[in-house]
Amino acid sequence: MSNGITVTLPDGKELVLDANATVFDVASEIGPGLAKAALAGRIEGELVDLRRPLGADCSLSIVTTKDELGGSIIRHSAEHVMADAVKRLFPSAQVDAGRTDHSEKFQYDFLVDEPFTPEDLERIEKEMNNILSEGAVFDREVMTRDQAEELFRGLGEELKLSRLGDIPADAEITIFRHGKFADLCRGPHVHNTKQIGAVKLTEASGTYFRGDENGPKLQRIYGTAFESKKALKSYLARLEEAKKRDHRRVGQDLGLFHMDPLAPGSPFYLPKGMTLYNELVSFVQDLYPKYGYDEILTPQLFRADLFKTSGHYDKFHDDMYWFEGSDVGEELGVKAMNCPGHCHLFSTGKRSYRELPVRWAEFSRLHRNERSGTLNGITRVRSFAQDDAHIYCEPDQVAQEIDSFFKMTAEIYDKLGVDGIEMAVSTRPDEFLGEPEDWDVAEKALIDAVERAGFKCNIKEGDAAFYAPKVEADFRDVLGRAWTLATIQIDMAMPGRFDLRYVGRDGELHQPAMLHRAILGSLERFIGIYIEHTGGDFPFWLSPIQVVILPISDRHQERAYELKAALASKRVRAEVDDRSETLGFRVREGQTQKIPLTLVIGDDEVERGTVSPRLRKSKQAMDAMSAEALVEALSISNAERRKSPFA
RNA sequence: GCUGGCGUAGCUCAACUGGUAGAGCAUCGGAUUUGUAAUCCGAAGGUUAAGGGUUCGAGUCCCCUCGCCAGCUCCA
Repeated sequence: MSNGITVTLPDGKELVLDANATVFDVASEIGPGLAKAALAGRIEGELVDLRRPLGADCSLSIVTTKDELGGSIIRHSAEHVMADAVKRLFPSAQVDAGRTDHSEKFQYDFLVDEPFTPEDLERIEKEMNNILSEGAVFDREVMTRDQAEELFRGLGEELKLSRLGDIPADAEITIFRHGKFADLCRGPHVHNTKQIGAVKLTEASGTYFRGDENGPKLQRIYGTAFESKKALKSYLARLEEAKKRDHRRVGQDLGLFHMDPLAPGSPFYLPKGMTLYNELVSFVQDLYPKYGYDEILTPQLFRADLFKTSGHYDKFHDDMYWFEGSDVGEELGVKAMNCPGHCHLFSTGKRSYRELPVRWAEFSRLHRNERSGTLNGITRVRSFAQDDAHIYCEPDQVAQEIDSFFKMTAEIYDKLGVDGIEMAVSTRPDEFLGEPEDWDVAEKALIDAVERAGFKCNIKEGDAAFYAPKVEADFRDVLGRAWTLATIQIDMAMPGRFDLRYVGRDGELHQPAMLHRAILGSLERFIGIYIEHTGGDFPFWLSPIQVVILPISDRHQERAYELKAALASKRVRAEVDDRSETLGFRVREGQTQKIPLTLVIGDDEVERGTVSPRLRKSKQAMDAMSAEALVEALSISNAERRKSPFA
């Protein structure tokens, strides 16, 4: 007996429909426009495809092409279409799995005899467009494991059979089909391939089955798709825009740093880049007293014994640079991290609970032998420095130390205008040191601290290092890649390995808790990401050159250099551009070099002792002000690290 | 490290199927002395990443090394 069911819509409205009504029926009921735009539905929050019967009373929202989620569904469906196209053109290809995150792109891995060439991609894209115009309907099918096995065995899809084995015994097995193509998939998918408005294949690369270097080599194809050609076009335009902000390009255009084949992965900082670097370091240094840090400096080279004690000699050996010292048999390692040296230093004195927490910060340059393929501009390098510090404290002081760390992080990111940070807590991996209970406590402490600090908190299951749960600040760049900036880790191993002790209030020896932490992370990486974040339009206080002074003609040069000297005496970084070029040319140069302030000096300014500053990106000069007032204002902006030259 | 792509002047890029390596910007010299996004004239600049091979002839085809880029893996 089929009675009507009641569907509650997001706006609170209720619809009564036939019991076997589907999501699509609801959309149609609401209006033909919605029915056309509808891609999927959410029943009680669960994402389902359009043809799913509702079954019972429920709350329902319709996902359309306009939703962010709608885009993901379109790309997911385009992914299947790509696999279909590949199978049509390369019948012997075996299909592995697609992508889980479709927020930007889609991908599939294939087992094929030959890698795909750019021409292959063009053919595949063309075939995809053929499939789209065929307008096939996506069907969802629930199968038993046996049926699914039979299906993929019949198709010769060995990889799929292996993937099928990953699905837990009690989970429902669903297959999505369109036309002749079928794949193991949770869905949901668009109703009809015609709802995929535009597709583009972006690149191909090699990969491994299950990411295992010893396993079969697969070929991966990446692409993206949108509801319309227009949306695809604006996405591609955005990528073009992002390319213009690429830190490698901006770094070169603004004369910040130089990368050279003679030192792969190791930046040469040019004077302007060095200014940026130094300003960032001073910024962090200036906060150290407030947060109770002391800065130290430890050696660059250590005898191997140090790293044997820390465990890096075994665990990190290939990532470090080793060589023989001048003494026979003396093996030296170039330091790749500060923690072993800090731990050793801590162990050299008798420590009292009274001096804890000890917070030691160090900006030393570190060297890691990164694998060549991982290098990337200055965001992934072999030579770098971190705003690194290690905290040794009593175990019951850990929580407040973490809170203080987040406060400092928030203060720094706020000043730099870095937003959109997501924190991720990594939990213990399969193999770990210490007791599970201790890990649980530590992980919980981190999660609580992240939430108290007001950051969004994600969990990365099993992603921690073997010795420590950690929190990472993930920053997404313009291309959607995630980069780790800040990190804090509770070390469960090093205090023991170095046999660290302090005398407690009770007169007994105790082992201190140890934290590793960095806020900017690697300065190299931070600078790279920050360049892309700002497009090179740095805040006033960070700009390598803050003011460019342009004398109109030779007779104004003297005044220009006077001004420069006056600014320099207040630590404002100014340059005079008195080249024999037109004023327009030099103004343009100041703009393209992203200099915050341009001062043109002509007869009026010389006579009256004034300046008429022109702000970066502004079409015209501001009202005239006295030179003294300018120097004073800029000096204050620097002292307060202001974003703009004038408050 | 792996898979794929790429490497021409300081930078951005040309050079048809193998047939004398070019341009713009930057640089240097000269002229111009400018009022808020590109003044004019001239000069110089390259063993086409390095090495080897095929060919009458290689920037172009082949091999190898190095580097860069995208992705994988790893990671700050």
